[in-house]
Amino acid sequence: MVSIARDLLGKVLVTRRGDVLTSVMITETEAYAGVGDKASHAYGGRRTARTEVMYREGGVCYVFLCYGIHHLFNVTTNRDGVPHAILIRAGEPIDGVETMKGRRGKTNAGPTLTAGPGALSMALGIFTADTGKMLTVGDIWIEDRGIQIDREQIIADTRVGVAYAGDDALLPYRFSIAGNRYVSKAKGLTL
DNA sequence: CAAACGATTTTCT
DNA sequence: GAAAATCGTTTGG
Repeated sequence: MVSIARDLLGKVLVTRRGDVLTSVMITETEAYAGVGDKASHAYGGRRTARTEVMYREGGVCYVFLCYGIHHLFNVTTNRDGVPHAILIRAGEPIDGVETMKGRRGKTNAGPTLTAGPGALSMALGIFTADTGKMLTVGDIWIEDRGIQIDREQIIADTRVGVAYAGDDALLPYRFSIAGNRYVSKAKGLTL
């Protein structure tokens, strides 16, 4: 369900690594809606060792490596056997900001810390080893801290970096919070 | 078994 | 603004 991507805005994504908690409020998401979505790894019902996780029930982490460098964090959102997932693209730092700066090799905070899927995963300490973990029992989870996002504050836009998907690249499956600085621009983010 | 590519970010010109 | 970095997964021989 694409609507879940919208619901995730304003929720809090938390990771625990040892004693250290880090968390961000989700500010940007993208939906990858199953076998009919050319941008999805599961397009056409493809099932490989990597995408197998997408076919699992909702609430499972799907983390994969992109460009050999970046870990992208997704959550499955459907029933067992239906490969829907939502990519968490960006978040606003809440807890463990110092830790996140350290992981990112930065000394100053700023939007580049967690704005962007690869950057977000690195800041939270998420790696491909976390793929397949349940959000309900692991050291990665999503909380509802009662943050309300007005419908008018939600921007629906086309997804990023999926031009190869043809017509499906035009679908408004990307959701972000209007006016939030911690939203990826996905092109030339330099500070 | 070998080759190409990507749901990105950073760095250099 | 353009190009490099970098490796697991996927596809072709």
